[in-house]
Amino acid sequence: MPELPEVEVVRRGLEPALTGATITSVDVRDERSLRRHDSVRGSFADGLTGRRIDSAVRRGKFLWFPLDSGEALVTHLGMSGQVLLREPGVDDRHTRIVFTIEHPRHGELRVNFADQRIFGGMAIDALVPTEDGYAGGYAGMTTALPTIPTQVAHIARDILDPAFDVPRVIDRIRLRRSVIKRALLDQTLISGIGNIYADEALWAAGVHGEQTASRMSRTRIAAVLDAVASVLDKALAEGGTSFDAQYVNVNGESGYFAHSLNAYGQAGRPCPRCGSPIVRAAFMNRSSHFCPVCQRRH
DNA sequence: AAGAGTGCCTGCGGGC
DNA sequence: TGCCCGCAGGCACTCT
Repeated sequence: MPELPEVEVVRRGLEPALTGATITSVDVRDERSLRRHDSVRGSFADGLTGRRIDSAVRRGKFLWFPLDSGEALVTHLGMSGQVLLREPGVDDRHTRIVFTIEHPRHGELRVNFADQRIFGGMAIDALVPTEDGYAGGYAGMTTALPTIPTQVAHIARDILDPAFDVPRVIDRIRLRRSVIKRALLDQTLISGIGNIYADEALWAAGVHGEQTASRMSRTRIAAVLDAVASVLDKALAEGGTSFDAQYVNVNGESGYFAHSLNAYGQAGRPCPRCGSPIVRAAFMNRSSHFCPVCQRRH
């Protein structure tokens, strides 16, 4: 399940090949991958063909490519989405959309949007000014403009974003009546965190995910956010691949499942800190994994 | 308005 | 062997 580090690795992989490239053809094989595309903006293929891609920007798990038309190609990988950079003619399993692009230096390339479960998708969307006037997201080598696709505008900044406002986010979390893990997964509070990194960060901070957010001290929430940042940083340093078996980078290279995991998916295994068996419990129609000794609810 | 609940999807593995 | 079911879970949407 691609979360922030995996999406950032995809962004970094695509940036050099897509920036400055012109889209020469678009083949939509499965319309379900365009669920986020508003047909009011016209046909997806027509809106992209002939357009030049200016950069590759990410906020949380959303990725977008500003175009010379003033719009942007928005991408979300969902649960199983991949964007694969290929030589012309090369196909991939579960490819839903095929792009041919022409890059001034790299020549003709093929981009396959593959998605087994179709929770992800693509869309053309308008870019609107950001509310705070800061860059819309992270754009690597280029400086992101202070604009954001309309369908990403409600997504909060992620914790690796220089404009992420730590004290304000702590205040907002403490206003929540729900539990801390739910807050971490709420993309309108803090973006980029999914179930894997939520469990890992809570384990690292020694906090029970079902601790009521409003009953936690600012210091404790700050510690959780610190843990989130270091877990994401570590995953990024390892290429975003080590936490997730499903994930592949733009070259189709797979990660190493459970390589660096301390809690997620480790039910029954000893906690690396205290040796107690990690517990798996139902949470929000999914699972939570935690150490019952290191992560106590107060 | 926050928050709870639901549908969208396919592959895989366990149980029988 | 083969079938069924549960599970994986981010996001948009509806309802309260």
